[in-house]
Amino acid sequence: MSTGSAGPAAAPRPRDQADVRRHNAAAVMAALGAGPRSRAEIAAVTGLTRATVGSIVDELRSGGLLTEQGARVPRGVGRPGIDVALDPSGGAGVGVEINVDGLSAVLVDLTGNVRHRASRPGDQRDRRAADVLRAAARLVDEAIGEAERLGLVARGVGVAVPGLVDLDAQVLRVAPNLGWREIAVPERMTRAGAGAWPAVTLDNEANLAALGELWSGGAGSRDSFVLVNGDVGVGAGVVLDGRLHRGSRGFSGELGHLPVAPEGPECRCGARGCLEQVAGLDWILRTAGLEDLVRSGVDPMSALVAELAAGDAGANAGVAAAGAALGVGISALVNLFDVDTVVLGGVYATLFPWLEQPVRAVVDRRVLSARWAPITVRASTLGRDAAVVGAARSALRDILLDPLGGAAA
Amino acid sequence: MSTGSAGPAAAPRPRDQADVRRHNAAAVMAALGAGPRSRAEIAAVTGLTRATVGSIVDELRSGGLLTEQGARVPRGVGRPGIDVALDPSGGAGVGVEINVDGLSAVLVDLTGNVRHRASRPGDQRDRRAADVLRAAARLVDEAIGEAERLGLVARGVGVAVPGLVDLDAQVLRVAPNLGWREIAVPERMTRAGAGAWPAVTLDNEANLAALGELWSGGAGSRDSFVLVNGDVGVGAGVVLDGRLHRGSRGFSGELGHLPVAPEGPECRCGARGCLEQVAGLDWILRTAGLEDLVRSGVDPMSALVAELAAGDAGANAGVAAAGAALGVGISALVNLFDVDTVVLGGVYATLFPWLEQPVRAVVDRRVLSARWAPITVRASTLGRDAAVVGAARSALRDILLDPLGGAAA
DNA sequence: TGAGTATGTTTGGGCGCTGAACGAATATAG
DNA sequence: CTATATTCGTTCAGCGCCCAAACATACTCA
Repeated sequence: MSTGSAGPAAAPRPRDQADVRRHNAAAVMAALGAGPRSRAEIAAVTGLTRATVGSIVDELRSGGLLTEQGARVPRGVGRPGIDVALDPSGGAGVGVEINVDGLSAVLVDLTGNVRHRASRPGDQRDRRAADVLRAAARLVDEAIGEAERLGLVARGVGVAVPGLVDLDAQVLRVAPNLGWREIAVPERMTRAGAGAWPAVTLDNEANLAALGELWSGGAGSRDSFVLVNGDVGVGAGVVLDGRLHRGSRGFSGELGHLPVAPEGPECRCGARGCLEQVAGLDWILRTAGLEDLVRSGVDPMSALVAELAAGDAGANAGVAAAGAALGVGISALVNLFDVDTVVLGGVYATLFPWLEQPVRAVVDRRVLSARWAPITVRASTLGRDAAVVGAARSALRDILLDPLGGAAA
Repeated sequence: MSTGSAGPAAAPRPRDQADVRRHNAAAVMAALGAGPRSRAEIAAVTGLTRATVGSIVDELRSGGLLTEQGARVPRGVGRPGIDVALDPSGGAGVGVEINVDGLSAVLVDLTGNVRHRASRPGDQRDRRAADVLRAAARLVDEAIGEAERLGLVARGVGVAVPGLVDLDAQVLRVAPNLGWREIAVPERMTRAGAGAWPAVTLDNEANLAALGELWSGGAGSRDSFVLVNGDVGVGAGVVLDGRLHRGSRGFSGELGHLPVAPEGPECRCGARGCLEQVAGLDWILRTAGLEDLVRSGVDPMSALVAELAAGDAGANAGVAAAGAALGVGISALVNLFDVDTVVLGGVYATLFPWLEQPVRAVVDRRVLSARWAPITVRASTLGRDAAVVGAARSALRDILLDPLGGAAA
């Protein structure tokens, strides 16, 4: 087997009182994710007693993760509660996305607000990896500087890449659309950075986009959905029961090479009619006659949207065809994973108004269970930012999941 | 949303010391699943201290779930340990499978041994549901009687059905191949049963087969695999990280209606070229010229295997074609779920020698990641029994996961 | 026979949750 | 304006659980 982890018999850690505390502290943090609440309300939501909540809140407050807000306006009989909220200055996460069509970075605080944003558009395919990593490192340096200016401490850096990531080794194994292979992105970026950085973690962009969507969707932790991230490549991040499913080797959600057009063009991967070939950004732009824009540094999406809005026939037909192909892929996803929601992200979020109809038509036809239970297809609320924001928040996840350990460190 | 469960805000239960105990007791049971061990060995495997293990073992022993075996032959210097093992008489589970081609039942004890087995072959499609349920109930009565004779207490009954199950309501929503709709199987079987039955739980056969495979595969709890269950219909049970994935509405693994042959025959579901139509048992038997056997009560599988072994051209070609179609479906599964193992169950287990080559050929071609990491395709170790045994063991799962609660009740 | 080693049990200590009681702050009734 | 009801946050004893260490037990080896 290739479990890859340590331990002679994969011993599942035993559990003791400290785990109880950890779990309940995380539950308190989660309860505050939706907004400020009084201790009594937290107790009601989590099922803990007020005594326990009080004790946990004290501890988290002294750790700087929570703040007490002024007494709230009374809402009825009885002593009014004092709202407790996530402390915006309790820590921040930096997210960077390295993508084919540009770099971007954000700074997100504990409450989930984006406090800083920067990007460097432009095709990265013709640049050397070292140059790209240096540019990305500069964006991180900027973000960390901005954090200090805002009185925040950057607790971690998350990096999103369009490729296959070895999470244990923290190495980008292969990113076909960038033409990269075997690059230790976190290590090299840290070396290229100016100051002292917190821990840098690497992950796949579709996975991070799904996490970003999960956390800002506001939806509960029992959610199941698939985020289909469109760019030059097409990937899917799969969230089942509120947990990201990564697959046994990190290949999960490999949607881009699902065969959807038996007679379609040949793909880099050797097969024929891969989804990526007939629904990827390159194909869409080519159909719309905009392929030359990419290398010129202009953001081609604005041009495409302009053409679509203007009713350009070629562009509209191209996007509709891409939507139909995408629908086939989504149908397979839904049939196998049985999620009731599919979220379109990346460029698909931008193109959603033009994609929705063709996708829905195919899905309604091909998804068996659609007759009993409707399938929701919607655009990502974060739009093209899903992956960067997800990367930044994933850096904060450790704090939210283990607030005590995080505060102590 | 359709979370369906109770609670105002989907409150995740808080955790207290009792949960710690529960968790650790379950860890002890799990450590003994692989065979008898001394307390010190259990401590080493679980990471608990010897003191804690001693206390938990005492409690479970007085609950009748564990037994002390005679002092083991010393294996070196030092005081020899005393082996502790799951108590075979600590409880048993009854499994029943209601399928298109017959009924079967097993009795399984805590250690996983099948202690009793019975079946009623014959096509169930032309019988009334009430008659079928009565016959199934008789099999359960028999198994419970047999349990008493063996000194076992039947702790639960699991029922496997080839259809869509509403787990909360415990109702079979639809079983196309049986022609059943909206049947409260557990309730009706319990009424039809002779004596007092323990709790009856209903689940989909592919899911239960996957669970059966998981538990008897001996593999650890971090396993990910898909069990593709072949019968008249084709279903898949998906196990990710050792947990069965059911999907948000129980439709997960709906593989039978994946389009694999665009020009194929029309399916009951309305689409064209569904996998089930070109790889299901009916199609295989028809191609082999054995379709008449089904209604005659003879087990057609033996006849088919005989023809295959004899080198019958039609039979061999039919199975090879089914294997190719199956390979397409499996490829989609692997690409999306990223499991490294696919297990063939049901009739596919029986036909595995003839299916292996055609399936593997297609999978190697269509699964992207196969180049980096090999995909294992193997036959179920339980063969056609996977679902029944899984059903029986699922009835014991509550005990294994919550041994203290189970013992107290 | 005595030293050495590993197993199983006992004991004291610490930690975290619970439940009940208590003071604090507000609304409502008279 | 005062008294009562209600809700919030805190305090405190009690209990259960795990851990670490010491102790008793059983076997090997010299």
